[in-house]
Amino acid sequence: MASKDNSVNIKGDGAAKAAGTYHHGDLRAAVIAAGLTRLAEGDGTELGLRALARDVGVSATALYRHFPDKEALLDALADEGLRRLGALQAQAWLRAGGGHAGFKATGIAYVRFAYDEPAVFRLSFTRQMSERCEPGADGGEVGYNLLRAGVAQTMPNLEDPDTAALHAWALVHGLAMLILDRRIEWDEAMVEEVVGLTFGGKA
Amino acid sequence: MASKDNSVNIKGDGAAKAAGTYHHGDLRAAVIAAGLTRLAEGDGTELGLRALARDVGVSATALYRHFPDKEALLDALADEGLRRLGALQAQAWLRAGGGHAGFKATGIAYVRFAYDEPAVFRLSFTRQMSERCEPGADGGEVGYNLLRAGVAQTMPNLEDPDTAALHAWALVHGLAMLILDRRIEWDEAMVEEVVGLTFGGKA
DNA sequence: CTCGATATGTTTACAGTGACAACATATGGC
DNA sequence: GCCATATGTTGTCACTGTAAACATATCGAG
Repeated sequence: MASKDNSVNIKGDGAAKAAGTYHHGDLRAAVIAAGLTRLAEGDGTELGLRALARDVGVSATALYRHFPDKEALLDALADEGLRRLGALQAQAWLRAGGGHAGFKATGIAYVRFAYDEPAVFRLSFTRQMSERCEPGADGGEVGYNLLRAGVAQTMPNLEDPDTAALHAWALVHGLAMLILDRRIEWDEAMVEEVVGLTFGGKA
Repeated sequence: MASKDNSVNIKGDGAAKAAGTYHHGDLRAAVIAAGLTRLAEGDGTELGLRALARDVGVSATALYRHFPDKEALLDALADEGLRRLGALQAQAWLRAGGGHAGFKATGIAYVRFAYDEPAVFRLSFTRQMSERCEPGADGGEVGYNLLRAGVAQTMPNLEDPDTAALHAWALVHGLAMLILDRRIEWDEAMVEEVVGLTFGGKA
């Protein structure tokens, strides 16, 4: 049919057509990549299975060979989003050299990620976890570990580090969500200031 | 046809069949009430126009006489949700007698509302404001005024009250969202402790 | 190398959705 | 009493997620 070769393939490259091992190479990866791209482009249109499949050059129902249903696909996208967020936070932590500055940097990276990729961020956190996927294999591990490490390193002599960690997380998460939902305007200086109030303003 | 009288009317009472002024009485109000009820019952099923119309005892397309489209209907529901949240916060503020304790109470009420009515809370904040409805006529006014008043009264000599207000709002909002999305467990004592860190723990 | 088993992709079809147009009916002012 | 108008209904359309039946490529065993 040759309909596979001249597929439009506007997006969804990166992990697509990985030589000729299987029909497509590695669908699933390609679908996830295409999904993230589509989310990143921010067209408010809910990504539908048909559109996604067309992006990847495959017919709609093919996706069901790799995901039991749409929810599972979204779960996979959400997980990948969390992984990216964690990576950005780790990068920010390292670039700032750890310590107070590093901890604060991870917080700002959190909010910036939400601002840069609103759809991905919302999707990543809106999927209520568990119920569908049992604990473990969570893409948010990196971020969570960074949070714990940051608290431990920044305020070592604290009676309740859990409370402090939760406080920090809730702060940046709320900031991110409020910006995302247009409750407040994005403003880098403002974010730094607010985050600094909790994440160690003196550093 | 008498199909209107024997409508199931499981939910959606409260403002329904308000005597015989018009066909239904006051649809719109009835629809909003039914929608909130359906959201409150927490059945994860996205509320559809047909189901909502059936709840109220009316045929699906009748809703289009009162809302231009589904989005507008959801906007109305969101607005009503914000109004209720504001009312609960005001009540909490009064019950605690204002001041530090009152301010903290409004914060806790915020999180508790999200926990009690997750669907309504999420809907209320997920609708990105403006774009669709111009500023003004916002159901969140009460809550916002409480926030400003609380900050002003609790920490009067502050260089930047805006930052403090944002800090407080982001904290409770993030806490609410994290609980809603099952990132953290609901725990009244924990909420009080975390909120206390920012809202005046000494009071 | 041939051949079946299996994994992957396609076609067709179906129920459900939001939305529109045309039609029906009650309300209220003149 | 009568008509303009607000409200509610029926029928229909494009679209969506998804399942069943069918087609094809890949790989291991003989």
